[in-house]
Amino acid sequence: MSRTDPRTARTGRPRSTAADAAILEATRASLVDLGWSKLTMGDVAARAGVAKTTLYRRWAGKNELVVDAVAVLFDELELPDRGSLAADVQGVVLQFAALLERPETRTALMAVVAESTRDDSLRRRIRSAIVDRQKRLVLLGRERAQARGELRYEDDASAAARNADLIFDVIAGAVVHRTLVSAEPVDDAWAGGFTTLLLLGLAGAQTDQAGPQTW
Amino acid sequence: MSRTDPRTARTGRPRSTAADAAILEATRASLVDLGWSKLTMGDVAARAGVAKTTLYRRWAGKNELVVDAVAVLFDELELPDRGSLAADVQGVVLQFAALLERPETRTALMAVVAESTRDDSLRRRIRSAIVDRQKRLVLLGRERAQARGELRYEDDASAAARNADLIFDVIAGAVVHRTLVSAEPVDDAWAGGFTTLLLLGLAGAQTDQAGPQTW
Amino acid sequence: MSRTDPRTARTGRPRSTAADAAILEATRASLVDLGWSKLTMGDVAARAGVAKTTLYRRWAGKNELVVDAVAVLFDELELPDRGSLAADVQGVVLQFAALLERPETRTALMAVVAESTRDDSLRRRIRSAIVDRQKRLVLLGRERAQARGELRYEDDASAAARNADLIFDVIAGAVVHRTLVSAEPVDDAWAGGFTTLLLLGLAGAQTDQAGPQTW
Amino acid sequence: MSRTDPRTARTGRPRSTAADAAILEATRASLVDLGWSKLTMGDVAARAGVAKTTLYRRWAGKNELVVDAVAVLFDELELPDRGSLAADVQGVVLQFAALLERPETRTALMAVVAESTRDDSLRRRIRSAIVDRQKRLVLLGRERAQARGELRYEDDASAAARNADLIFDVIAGAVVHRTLVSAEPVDDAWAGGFTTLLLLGLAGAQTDQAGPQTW
DNA sequence: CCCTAAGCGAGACGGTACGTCAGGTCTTCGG
DNA sequence: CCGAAGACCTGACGTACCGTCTCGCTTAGGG
Repeated sequence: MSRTDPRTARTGRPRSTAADAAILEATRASLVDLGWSKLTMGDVAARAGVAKTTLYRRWAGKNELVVDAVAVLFDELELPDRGSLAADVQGVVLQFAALLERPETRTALMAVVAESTRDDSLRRRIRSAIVDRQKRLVLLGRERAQARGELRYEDDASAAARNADLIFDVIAGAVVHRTLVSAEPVDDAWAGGFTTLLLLGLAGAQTDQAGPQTW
Repeated sequence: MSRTDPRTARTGRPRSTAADAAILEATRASLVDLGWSKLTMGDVAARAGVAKTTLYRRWAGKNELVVDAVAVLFDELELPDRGSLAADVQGVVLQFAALLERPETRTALMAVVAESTRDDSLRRRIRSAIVDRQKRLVLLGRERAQARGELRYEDDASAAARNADLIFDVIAGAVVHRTLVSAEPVDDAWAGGFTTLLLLGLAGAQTDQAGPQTW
Repeated sequence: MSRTDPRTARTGRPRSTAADAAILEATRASLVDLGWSKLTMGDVAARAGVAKTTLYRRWAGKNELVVDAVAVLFDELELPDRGSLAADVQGVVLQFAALLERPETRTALMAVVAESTRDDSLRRRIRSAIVDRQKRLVLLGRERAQARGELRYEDDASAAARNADLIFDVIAGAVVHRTLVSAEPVDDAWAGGFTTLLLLGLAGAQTDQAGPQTW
Repeated sequence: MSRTDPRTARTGRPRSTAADAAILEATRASLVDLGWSKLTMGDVAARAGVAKTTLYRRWAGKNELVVDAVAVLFDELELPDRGSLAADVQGVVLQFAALLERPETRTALMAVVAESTRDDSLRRRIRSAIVDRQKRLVLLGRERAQARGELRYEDDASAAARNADLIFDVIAGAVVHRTLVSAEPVDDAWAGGFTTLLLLGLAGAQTDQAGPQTW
């Protein structure tokens, strides 16, 4: 049996897998040192010990490269079970804020979003590589709260999805705005205040109902 | 009385005030046509019928120029009195979203915020020219609601300020995130849902109290 | 009788005569410090404590200004009577070489000549302000030699003029070439060798004649 | 035997040899059309169909480029054997004058010499690329005259070298001065008069000697 | 004794060229 | 076919001077 699928069998020298990792690592290092606007493909290539051609063979340009380089950082976000919905939300808010304080994330996130406003393929790449992947946190938090009995199950799937999207935009938006635009720290006090506001908003929508509220 | 203030008395040819307006207008036009990353100082100068040196004499670079060019657009935001706090909030959310749908704002806002993460003076410029100026809307909304009796007066000035900041980050953050990151439309339904969430959150914080809640 | 010729009578504030001197002096200083190619009108104006407009009111540009600034230096050349034609020639050769060693002359002379190859009015200005004025030295030398009996009088005025031009080109050309192109020093030995060559050449033209040769 | 010298073995794309020729040709064309002072690197690059960076990769600046561009023209000078020293000298004088009448040479030669007065490396480049190469004409002329018996052989090598330098400065200087400074034509009459003066000067130095003179 | 016209310092103005830098492509050699 | 190296074209950068143009102010001479 052949080692390679004949359809994908390639003749000639195969691509170095080590190069990919080195390039993404170099990209993050360059973001830290230089920031988005001063990062250059040449610098990344030099840091990675790789030729510029190798970069362009794998990524279309700076935007795509940076998206991939920072996307992995967002996957580090977790939702540790702290026992209550409020604690879980506050925990993820603090984690997210900490991620946005890292220099490579700070400088890259807004930049690629800005670029994506004029580049649909980039926008799709950001959504699939970063944004949509983190909605799992909202969904997971809801499931946990439902399992704990803090939340009822919503029967209307479409309403549930809309609700999750809204919550995601509110949480992510507020933290991003606080961190990058207002440039104020997200400390326990702010995270607590914000979490309270959010959960009361969700709860209040159903105070006239029996039982726990839905999302 | 002297015609010229000795402190501002200037020798030499005075700067053309017409040029300033032409340059800012040209900058917005270039943002619409080319977007942030393709906008060049040379193109702006050409559109404005002005020499590149004239731009650099007045602005340190592309970042500063664009901040000033879009800042004025944010000043167009108003808080029309719609009779209730909920209607006022929803109105301003829709207005803000409409502003962010304009191509010059879309492409510029995130870009300058991204740059500001590595440039303190730019961050200060953004805050003073754009962000802080719009907090007036939050303050004005609160005053109106207080006048209507929808809200109590908060005695603790510092808590009131913190509250206003939080509300501002939540509103602005959610709308920006929905519009630019999630790239979904802000329609009446979304604005309504978001407004409900926000006001219930604020209200819920005090359901055990007599009388209306405070901000 | 009017103090001013009505044709040249000027109303308004007269030009500052002090400015002219200051500008020419500043031009020479700038030539010394910066050299021809780095000299700028702005720098000259600043050194002279004068506005750029004042320069342009009096000279058409850098070329004309520099010609006037260095022309006066050439007028310092003299033909001290050393008792013999050979000594006189050698003396003026050394004097001329010394002038060409001065940094302001070195850098300016070839430059304006180069410019003059594409600018007839500049060429005329150089000729009238510098070149033709120094032909007096050749004519004076001939007269002295004739008075001493070292040379006969040439009856053919046109031949005499041609001869003076040739001698002028040979002397000036050789010294300039030695100094600026070959970049070798003009010392007593070289000046002596050159003078010998020149005078023998002139003398040889008439060795078959009775009496001294003519120019 | 290895195809490439390990010392000169180069990795990467080799420089285009065609570009060099195109650039020098374009430089001469630009000199003809625009003259030294209006020639720009950008114009040369455009004429050569080459990027500005390619020029700067090979030459430090306008001065160096122009020296190389005109140097080759000087190599066209020859010393055709016309049968006598006088005829040879007159021939080369006319040839040299014709070269200096060409617009690219007129405008460039004095300009680079002027620049060289403040730039030692440029001066060395001019000497090695232009000046010293043409001394061959003086040496060749002397050899021919010696072979014909018109001149004796000089035993003192150092005196011979000094003499050749003097003759070179006189010939080159006189022709340059006549052509570019006095801006008068070098016709047969002038060339004849100058040649006579020069050769009589050389001859006269030895009229008291038996046999032909030396240089 | 003012009036008027030009000169003046200052500095902004529209331009042109500079020399550099980054982007993205192409060409060579070697693995 | 991949990869390193580096030359290549393109186009923008931000700066330096150019020569011109307002400004407000000064400085004469002529009425």
